[in-house]
Amino acid sequence: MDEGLFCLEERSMVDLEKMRHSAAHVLAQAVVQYLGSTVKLGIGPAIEDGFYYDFELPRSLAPEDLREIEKLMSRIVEADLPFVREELPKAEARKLFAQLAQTYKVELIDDIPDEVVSVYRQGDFVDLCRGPHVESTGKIGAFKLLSVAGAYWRGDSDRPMLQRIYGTTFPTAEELQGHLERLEEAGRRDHRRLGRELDLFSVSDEVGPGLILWHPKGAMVRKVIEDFWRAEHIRRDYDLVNTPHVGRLDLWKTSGHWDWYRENMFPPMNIDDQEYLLKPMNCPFHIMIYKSDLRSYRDLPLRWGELGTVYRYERSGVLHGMLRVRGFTQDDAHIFCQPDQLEAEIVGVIDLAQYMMQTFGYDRYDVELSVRDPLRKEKYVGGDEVWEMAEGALIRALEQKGVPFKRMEGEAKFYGPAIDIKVKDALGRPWQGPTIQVDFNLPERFDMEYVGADGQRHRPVMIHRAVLGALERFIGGLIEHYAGAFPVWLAPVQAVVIPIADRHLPYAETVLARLSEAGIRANVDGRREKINYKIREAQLQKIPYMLVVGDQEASVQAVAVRLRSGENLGPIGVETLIEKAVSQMESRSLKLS
RNA sequence: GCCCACGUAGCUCAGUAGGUAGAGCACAUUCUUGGUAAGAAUGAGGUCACCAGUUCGAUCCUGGUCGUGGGCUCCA
Repeated sequence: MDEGLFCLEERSMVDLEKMRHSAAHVLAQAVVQYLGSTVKLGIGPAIEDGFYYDFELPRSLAPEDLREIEKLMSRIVEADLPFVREELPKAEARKLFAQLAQTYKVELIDDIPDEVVSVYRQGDFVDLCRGPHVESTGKIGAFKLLSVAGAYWRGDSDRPMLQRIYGTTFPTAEELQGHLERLEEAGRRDHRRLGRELDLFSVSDEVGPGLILWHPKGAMVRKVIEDFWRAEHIRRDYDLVNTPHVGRLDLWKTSGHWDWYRENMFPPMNIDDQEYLLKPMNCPFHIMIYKSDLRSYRDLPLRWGELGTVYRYERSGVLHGMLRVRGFTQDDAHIFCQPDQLEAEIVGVIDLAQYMMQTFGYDRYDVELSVRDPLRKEKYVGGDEVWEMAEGALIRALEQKGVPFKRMEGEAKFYGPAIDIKVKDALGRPWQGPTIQVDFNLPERFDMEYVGADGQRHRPVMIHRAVLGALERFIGGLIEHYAGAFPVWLAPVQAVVIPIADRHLPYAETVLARLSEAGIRANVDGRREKINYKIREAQLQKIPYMLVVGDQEASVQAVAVRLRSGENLGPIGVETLIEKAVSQMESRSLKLS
């Protein structure tokens, strides 16, 4: 990239942040004007696409209030009040905000280690703030308030719930408009909306929240992904296993989940005087398979994969379509290996993850390596040597694959270091991608062993890994990534044959028979409707191939092909079309042709 | 779980200052046999989320429950 351009972008990002932060101050001033001096201010930072400000208010806000507050903000912007920075000793600042009865600000001041703090004033409004700000309120561009939401003071659910107003601002009205349009586009891609429109899945009150019903078309997409997943794992020397949905509570006591994960589990059920649990994870079952036999170092590594359905109790407020649910199927696998095999195994998993992400069209991602907090080593199970061995293996594996990564100190779970891949979708939004987690805890708790070349018993290393994560979340994400227009290999219906008149129906059926024989998922739209109507419907269903058949086509064993893109390819021989579609399926092409 | 908003036909939404409701799309029937994004007519379809309360009378007011959405928090 051109360096000058880069600098320019860098600078404008800083400016944008300054402007957004300044807009937050203007919002706060407007809210105080609107609701009076009993308003208590929380914090008001710039965020990725705008800004917010948290308030404790005498009453709750309605959407109409946002319009009034916006008007007041416009007046403040028009008045072009200068932002004036002032530095004062902590004690003095404390007194100032105590006088204003700004208890949250006083709390913030008490937490600032420096002796001098800065405040910014615009007009009669003053706020504790590190800055920087734009010179005056007139420098704030086009803005809009978007929503009101609840937010705990300092994110702590034991502290008061404040009202948060979200807004956004851009240098120009056009850029603001562009952003609002992107939000609309995200809304159009919403998997919940597309899930209904494309008849992929639903959630039923009667069944229960957070439980997904896969309709035939959604189930087909899932089936294709599962087939791909299984085939790819078998190809890479994994073995597949299957384990039940429930198991004895004692198993979860041994694993430790009952102690540290209980709030996320469904309560136990009593069967024949024994407590059973709906499984929140697959690992203990895989471990029991491991322990069903005495293992030799010659058996390792063992790679066992399962599309395992688990149930986790999620608090009602966090459920969201297919993305956050209470029952889901993980593409789980556990690798049991010797310590010196760890690096090679991690390389293999990274390679698999990259291949699968790329196949689904996720070509942008960030990799994070979660390691121990070096200052609090006592929080973690396992000694220094195992952690250093494992961290070293992960780092060497990443380097071997040439993957740039960010080291996240203190982000590791207590039981081992991990690699997390965050993918970006077509709209540049981040999604949780593949995860690779080393575990020193479970092999210990379950007393897992293998017999080494020396005839002695040794502890295996365990790796948990998921590439897709959960099928529900992954497919929900795919729906949004593709905006519902699945590539041919994934499309639940790949082709629809559209006869022009009743007399073309028999020919349409012969075309369908040929397509089905070739493994193409297709149907005939034989309704007594005009083709405009049928095309429109197929188009809305985002079916890749629309095959119109009339007298001309029937006479030469052809179909007139219209692609979902709107491109009309004209008449093509049936066999040629089949070849084309099959080649798209086999190559898992992301581009329709 | 917490804060706020919302819940009317399969879907998207109107509506009633309290007197048991309406549109468009979808669906059914009939007419139309039409060459690349909506042909026409007719019809069927709702315990206005559920449970209490106030009222002569509640879809509308009040309370509760369930669910959904935007957040907080958490995670696959």
